[in-house]
Amino acid sequence: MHTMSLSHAILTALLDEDLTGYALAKQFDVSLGFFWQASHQQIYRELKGLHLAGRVNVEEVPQHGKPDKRVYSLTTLGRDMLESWIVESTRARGAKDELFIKLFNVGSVPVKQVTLAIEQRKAEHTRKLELYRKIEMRNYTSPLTLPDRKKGVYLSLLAGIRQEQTALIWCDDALDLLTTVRSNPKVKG
Amino acid sequence: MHTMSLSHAILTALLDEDLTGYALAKQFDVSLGFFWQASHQQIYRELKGLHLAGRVNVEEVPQHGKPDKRVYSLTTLGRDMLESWIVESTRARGAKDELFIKLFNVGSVPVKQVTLAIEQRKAEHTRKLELYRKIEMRNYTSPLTLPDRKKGVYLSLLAGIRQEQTALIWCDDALDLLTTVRSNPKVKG
DNA sequence: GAGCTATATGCAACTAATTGCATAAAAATT
DNA sequence: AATTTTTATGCAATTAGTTGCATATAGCTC
Repeated sequence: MHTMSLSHAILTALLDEDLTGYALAKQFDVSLGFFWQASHQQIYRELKGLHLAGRVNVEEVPQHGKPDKRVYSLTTLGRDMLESWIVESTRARGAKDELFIKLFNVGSVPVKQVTLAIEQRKAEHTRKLELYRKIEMRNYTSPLTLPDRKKGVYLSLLAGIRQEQTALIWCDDALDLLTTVRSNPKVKG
Repeated sequence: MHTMSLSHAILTALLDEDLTGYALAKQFDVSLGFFWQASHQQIYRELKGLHLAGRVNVEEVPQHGKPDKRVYSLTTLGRDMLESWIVESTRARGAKDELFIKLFNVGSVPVKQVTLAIEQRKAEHTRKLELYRKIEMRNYTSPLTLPDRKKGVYLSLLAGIRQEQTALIWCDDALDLLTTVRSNPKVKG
């Protein structure tokens, strides 16, 4: 049961176009990366492994001075690997979120520090929501008429939007309730 | 900027009661674990480290036959470490979710496999939501009258409930839209 | 012309997390 | 009486992910 979701994420990104490691890293920053992040180091290492395993082809493109570009593309094997992975059950490795650890500390540390963390988080959610909305406006105004190839991407975006909205509402409710907490904790004697 | 959220999660769990590694692992399964998972291996290793760093005390409790119980408790240093960590900004390491990678494959693999994955996910969300609801009913029916020490825990639970609800609705919407996808992908020539 | 940004790749060292195994014995079940 | 579950800890090996650095050049700004 090898997991290695990063490799699958990479193969997925290669479905539509052949890419270099660098371009993949960029790609991760904007679309797939909303749901799966990876550093360029990880990507380069993974690509090397995928190549060794015959899941991707490499085309070395010499450049005038810059280091050679290595353009990766899916092999049939890689495609098959991806498809068979899709069938495997998806273990949702529940979100790990530090904010909740902090929340468990309410009553033992000054509330202010926790409310600050929530406010920060709120700003992040706002920023993300705006970004997602922008993408939606630009490319996904009419979901039903999208080409099949784009419908999944749209649904991911939709999930992102809904998540951010929910999170934003929660932030406000949390800030509300936290106003009822006595700010100075009694320290356990 | 050391991150090591696991150690903070452990310290947090020790705020209320002294625990053994085993008991901590259990704890993680039911409350904090909704938002931060850790295997017993991680916990034992982390505890060792925390002890070495003077963040926790150990009391070795010999038992009649069983391996000695090691009961951990917070030191003042550990408490301080926790408090100062609360102030640090929380980097939300965006959820990594394999399901979305799968969604990006719609149009290239048979949809059925993706809808199956979503249905599985839906079942999980339903199960979790029920669990959270049960906990809410049992302990958190009246948030405003909770002791301060419990309000943060309640808010975490609330976040969990909202997240699951949102996810469930999304699952249905996703399944809806995916019915409009031609089931057999045209393979890229 | 000095410094910054973007392209493009990668090593080395480290921390974090998972997996499989092993020990040990009480309590509960069959 | 034999088996399973629960309590309780831990080593060793592997995989995953991060951080810091290094190389190499073109184009841009100050």
